[in-house]
Amino acid sequence: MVAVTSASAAEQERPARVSGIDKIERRRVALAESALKTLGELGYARTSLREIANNSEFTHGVVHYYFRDKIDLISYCVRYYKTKCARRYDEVVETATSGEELVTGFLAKMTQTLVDETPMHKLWYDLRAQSMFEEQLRPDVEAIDKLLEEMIWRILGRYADLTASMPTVDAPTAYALVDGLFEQAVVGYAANPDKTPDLLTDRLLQVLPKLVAP
Amino acid sequence: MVAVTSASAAEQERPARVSGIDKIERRRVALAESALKTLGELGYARTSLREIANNSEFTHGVVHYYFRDKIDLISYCVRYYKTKCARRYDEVVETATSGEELVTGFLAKMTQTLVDETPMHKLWYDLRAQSMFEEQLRPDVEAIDKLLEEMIWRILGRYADLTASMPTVDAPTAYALVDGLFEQAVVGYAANPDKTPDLLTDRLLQVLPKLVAP
DNA sequence: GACTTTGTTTGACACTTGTCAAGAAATCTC
DNA sequence: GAGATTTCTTGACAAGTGTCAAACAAAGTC
Repeated sequence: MVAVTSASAAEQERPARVSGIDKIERRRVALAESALKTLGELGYARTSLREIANNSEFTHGVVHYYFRDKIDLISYCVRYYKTKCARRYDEVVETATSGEELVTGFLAKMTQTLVDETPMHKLWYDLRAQSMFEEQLRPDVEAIDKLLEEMIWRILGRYADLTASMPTVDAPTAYALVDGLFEQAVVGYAANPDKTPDLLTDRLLQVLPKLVAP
Repeated sequence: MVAVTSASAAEQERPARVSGIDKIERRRVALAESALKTLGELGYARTSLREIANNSEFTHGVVHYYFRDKIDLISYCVRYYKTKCARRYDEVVETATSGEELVTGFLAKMTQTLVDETPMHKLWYDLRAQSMFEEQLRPDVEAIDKLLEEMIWRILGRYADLTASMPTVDAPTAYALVDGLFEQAVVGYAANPDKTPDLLTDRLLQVLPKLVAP
């Protein structure tokens, strides 16, 4: 949690007590989690600070007390979110003892997060699109994109190891391919929640073997 | 142009003269083109009807005269846009006489539209993200996605023909892969306009050969 | 040329938005 | 427990939003 910092935090030149700054951080996290819930449901465009406050246990004044402005809050949310999302497959990568096991575990985790955390993924693709128009979001989005790319690259590297082969595409390419499939699934999930996870699995199974070669 | 219809158009039960309804359609198109320009620059969230009107030769009242409401306008814009975008590679597909020629032409056209029509592509990815939150956009977005999928599938099919091979992935998968790479390029173009086109070309060259096999 | 229809302008409405500030309440310090 | 500090509530603000309607202009109809 402490890894996430805010522009407002920089203004706390005197963190009188450790318990004090810690409490501030706790509030920020609570607000961010509440905000993320609202953002995931409504999307960036339709989410106002008041809406975030209403869906939380705080009033809209508190939001502005802990965050300089809207962008500061959103930015903090994004950074808070990223710390949770990019390590999703680490366990699978570490424990898998065969290529097939890795693929199975990877697909299971991916379809699971598709179903369980749909709002978060919708929000991520929304924010990434917004970052094309709102420069202030770009650094955070780029950082997350990089984390996700590395995540995919770790998986593919391990997959190559286990199958005694080598990746046949570079890291950005591998990420773009997998991400394209996943985004398609996230967008399609709204219209077809039943079939989408299986379709995603099927399509990843078509693609993954092509990304490595002896 | 006539293919694009609007909810407001349905209310015109009496199209007195052909020249009349045609003029209406012309106004709608003019407004849509102006709106698309603004939308491409500002994105969906930050574009208001007044902003659209200000960037056009009309007043904000006219917008509401020709379109029932904001969604009606946006929806019309999206449908108008789609008629232009999905046939971009048709000529290349038809005239290419070898796999290499097809790939070269395809890559040239794709990097060209990436550079020349960046705002339109940014808007498209923005709108697709918005459609996850705004149900009314979903049908139009789905329709365009389907068109684009078919477009990619035509290219891949022709590529397979010319190289005496068969596609090794199905149409939705092929589209998701290529689209993932293209979206990555669109997002990255803002930060790095110089290198992005070449990177996209490079990555597509890594991938395309893997999508067919004898 | 009067009259109806069609198109456009203008201004207003109700509402939401982000931001802020003044003061109440809670907490901490001594 | 008094005083100082932090935290929170409340209400207000200016600006912007989508929507609409009444007045005005243009064009077509007889």
